Amino acid sequence: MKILPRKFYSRPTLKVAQDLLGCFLVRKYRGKIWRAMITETEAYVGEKDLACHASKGRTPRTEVMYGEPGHAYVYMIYGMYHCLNIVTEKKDFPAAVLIRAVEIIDNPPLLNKERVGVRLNGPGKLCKFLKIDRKLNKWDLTKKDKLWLEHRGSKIKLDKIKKSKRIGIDYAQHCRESLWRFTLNS
DNA sequence: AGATTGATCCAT
DNA sequence: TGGATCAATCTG
Repeated sequence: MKILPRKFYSRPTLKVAQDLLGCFLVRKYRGKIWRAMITETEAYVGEKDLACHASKGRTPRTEVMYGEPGHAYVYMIYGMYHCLNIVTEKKDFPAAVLIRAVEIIDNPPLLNKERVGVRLNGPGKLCKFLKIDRKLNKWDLTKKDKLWLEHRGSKIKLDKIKKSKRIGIDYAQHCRESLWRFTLNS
């Protein structure tokens, strides 16, 4: 399976968010490898997007979004959950794709058979399951170590992508209306 | 609808 | 330094 190169991420975030659907998120943890298919994403695009953390400018927390694409932005939310984001666009343009849901697609050593095919819906849940926390913040996803992404096996049809409003951003005024949440229908 | 939980940010 | 806020999840 081919690893996604930096130039994949160095593109408009709305495109990357949709192209990530069906791709594989691979986690290597303590010598074991877990692989999951991405089924839901959300795009957060630039300082003008009031839902994007970078709308408040460059801070130590948002710094990674201003950096090179293809890195992980992992932050803690509500004191108990982590969310995994993929940095996109060119350097100095802050944007990222939030991974909202994945589906366990193979049978890695640590997983029971029952868990194959299970859909991990919710960014906090999938991070907990895949042992993703802030130690992986700023991680380079183009190296085949700890956490990386791979091309999807086959093409997906555009009509399988459902667009809807993003979740949990009621404060974002007009940006609430953007249909920047992408779900892969089975 | 409420409780949980702590990092982050901005105003003092 | 203090307090409001928060891209969530579970329970009932």
